[in-house]
Amino acid sequence: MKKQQERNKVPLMVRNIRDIARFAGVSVATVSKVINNYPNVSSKTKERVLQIIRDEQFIPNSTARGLVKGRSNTIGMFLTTGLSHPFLVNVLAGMESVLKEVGYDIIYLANSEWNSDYSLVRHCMSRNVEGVLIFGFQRHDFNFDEMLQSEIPSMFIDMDVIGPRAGYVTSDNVESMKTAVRYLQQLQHRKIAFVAGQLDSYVGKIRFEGYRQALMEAGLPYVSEYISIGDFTKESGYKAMKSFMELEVPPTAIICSSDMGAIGVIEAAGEAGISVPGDVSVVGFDDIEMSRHMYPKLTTIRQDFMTIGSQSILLLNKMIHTPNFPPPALIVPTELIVRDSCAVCKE
Amino acid sequence: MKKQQERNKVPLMVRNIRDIARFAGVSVATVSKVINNYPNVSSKTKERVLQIIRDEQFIPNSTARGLVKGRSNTIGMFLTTGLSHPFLVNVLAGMESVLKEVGYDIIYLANSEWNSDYSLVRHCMSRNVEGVLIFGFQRHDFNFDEMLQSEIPSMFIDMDVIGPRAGYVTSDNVESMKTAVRYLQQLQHRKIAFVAGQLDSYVGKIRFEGYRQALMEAGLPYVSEYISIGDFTKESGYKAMKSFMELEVPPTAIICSSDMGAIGVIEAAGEAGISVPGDVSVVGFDDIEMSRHMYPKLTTIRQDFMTIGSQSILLLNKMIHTPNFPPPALIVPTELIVRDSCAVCKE
DNA sequence: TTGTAAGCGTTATCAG
DNA sequence: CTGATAACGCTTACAA
Repeated sequence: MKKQQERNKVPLMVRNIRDIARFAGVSVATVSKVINNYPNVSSKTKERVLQIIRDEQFIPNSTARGLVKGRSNTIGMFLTTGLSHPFLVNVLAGMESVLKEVGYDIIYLANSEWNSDYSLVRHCMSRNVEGVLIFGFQRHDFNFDEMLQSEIPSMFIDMDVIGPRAGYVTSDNVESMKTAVRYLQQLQHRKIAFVAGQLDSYVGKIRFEGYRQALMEAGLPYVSEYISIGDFTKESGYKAMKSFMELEVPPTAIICSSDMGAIGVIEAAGEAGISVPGDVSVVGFDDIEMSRHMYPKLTTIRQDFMTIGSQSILLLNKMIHTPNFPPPALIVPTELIVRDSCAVCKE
Repeated sequence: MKKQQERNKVPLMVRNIRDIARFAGVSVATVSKVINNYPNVSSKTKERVLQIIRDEQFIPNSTARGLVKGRSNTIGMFLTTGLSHPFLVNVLAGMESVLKEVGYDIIYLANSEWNSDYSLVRHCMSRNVEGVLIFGFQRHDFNFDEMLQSEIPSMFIDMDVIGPRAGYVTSDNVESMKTAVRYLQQLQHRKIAFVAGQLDSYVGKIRFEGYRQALMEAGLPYVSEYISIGDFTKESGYKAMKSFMELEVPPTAIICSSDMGAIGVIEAAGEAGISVPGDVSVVGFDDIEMSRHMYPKLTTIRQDFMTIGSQSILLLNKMIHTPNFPPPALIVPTELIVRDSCAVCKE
C-alpha cells in the first residue's frame, strides 16, 4: 500500500534495476534473477517483480549487461557499397529472418580508410562484436588478411576463404555452369561461348572455372575465341557479343556470368539483326528482377539470396558458440530459370 | 628497464586500461586522459602511454565507455525488407559517406512481431541507440505512433511525419511532377495521364497530389479517366495502359509513379502496336538501373539517394546533439533525366 | 601534472 | 529462496 502510493507519487521514470528492486521491496540480485529467469526465486516474488517491470516499462540496460557478460549480442557487417549490389536487400531479408532466433542484431560497420593503425579487426574489437560478416570484398582489400587470420569468428559471402575462424557462403557456381551447359547441350548447341567477370574476383574466377569443367564433362571442346573477359557489366557483355560476331565460326549459344552481361549481349545482337533466341541462345546469371521484364525474357541461373543471408548468420552463430567449430564452407544450390532466350540450335 | 622486462616476459595480452597503466607506471586516470586527449597531461607521459598503447595494440572497450558516458555511439535502423527496395544500397552508401564524420555506426535492428510488450521503442531503448532511422514503413505499421511520439530522435525516410523529436527526408515529389508535366507540355502534350502508386503510402499519395497541382499550374484539365491507381509494379502499369487504350480519347503522354510502372506501360503499348514515343510519351520515376538499358531508354525522374542517405544521418546527428533542435523536414531535389521515351505530340 | 576513488547498470558468488 | 557485495572496464570529480 505504501509502496503503491510511493509509486504513484513519484512520476520519476524507473532508470535501473535498483529502482525496480526498491519498488518491489527486494534486492537487485533478486530482480536480476527474475529478469534472467533463474530457477531459485519464489513464484510470488517473481510475479510481483515481473508485474512492476511491466508496469514501469522497464528495459534492462544492454550496455551494462554486455560489460559484465563480456558480450555485445552484436554481429558486425562490412559491406562494399562502392559497387552497387542489387541483391543486398534480399540477402538482408534472409539474415533478418533468423536474427531474432539467434538473438543478435547486426551492426553495420562503416568502412573507412583502413591502415595499420586502424584496421577492420580493431574496429571490430572496439565494438566488441562477437562475429563478423564480410560482403562484397576483394581479396586484395586492405587488412583483409588480418581479418581472415584473426580470432574473430567471421563469415565471408561470395569468397572462398577459410581461416582459423573464418568460413564462407556462396552459390554453387560450378554446378550452375554445368547446368547451363547441359541445358544448352540438350538444345543441340555445341558452340557455347562464355562471358566472364573479372578474374580477380572470386565469383568471376569460379564461374569461368565452372564453365571449363562443364565443357569438359559435356565432351565439348574449349575454344579460346569463345571466351570474353568482362566485368559483369552490360557494356562488357555488349563488347563480348561484338567480338563473337566477328568470328568466322561464331558461337550458337552464350553463357554470361551475370544478367547485366546477358543484357548487353542481347542488345548487341539486336543491333546486328541477330535474333535471340532464333540465331543465338543466351543464358544469364543472378536472376535480377529485370530478367523477367526484358525482351526476350532471360533464361538464367537464379541465386538463392535468402538462403545465403540466413545461413551466413546461422553458421556464424554456430562458430561463435562452438569453440572448435570447423570453419564452414557452404555452397548454396542455384536453379535454372527457363524463359525465352534459348532455343534449339538450328545448325 | 624492469618494466620492459616485465612486458617481454608476460605474453599475456593487454586487456584493459589498467594493464596499460601498469606498464606505463601511471594511474588509470592518466591513461584515460591520454586516450581522451585531455590537455592536462605532460607530453612525456602522454608520449610514453601512447607508445605502449600502440605497441600493445590496445583498444578501449566501447561497452564500458558507453556505460559510463550513457552513450552507445550507435544509430538504430529499422527497415522493411518485405518489399524489395533496389535503392537501399544507394541510400546506405550515402549514409556510409558521413558515418565516420559523425562517429556513429548503424545497428540494423531486426524486425519482429511487435506488440505492446515489445515495441520498436523498447527495442531501441534496450540497445541504447541514440537515434533511429526508419525506412520503408507504412503509416499503419504497428507501434509506429509510439515511435513517432517518443523522445528518441528519429528520422523517417520517405514519409512526411513530424513528431516532437522526429523529422523526415524525402525527394521533392511534388516538384518532380511539375517538372514532368512542364516537360511534356513543352512537347505539346495536353492529355497527360497518370499511373499512381498505392494511395495509402506516402510517396504514392504525394506524387498523385503533385500531378494534380502540376496540371493545375499548367492550366491543363484534370480528367479522371486519365488516372489509374496502381501499386508501383510493372503489372499495374501494364493494366493502366490497357485501360487508357480503351478510352475514346486516349492520353498522348503518361507519367508513372515508378520506373517499373513505366516499363509495364511500355510493354502494353508494344503489344498493342502503339509506338513509344511515336504515339505516346512515357515518363518514369526513380531512375532505376534498368531505365537506361531498356528500349526505348526511359525518360524519368532521378531520385538522389546518396543525398537522402547522407542527410538523414547528418540531420539525425544534429537532432541528437541539439536539445531543442526543431524536427527537420528535408525535401531533396530530383532531376529529370531525358532519354528516348518522350517525343513531340503529333496531334 | 598526477592519483584516488566513486560511480555507470548489470551479473555472479557466496553467505545467510 | 534472498541479499550483500565484488566484479566488468572505463570516466571524472576531487584531492594531492
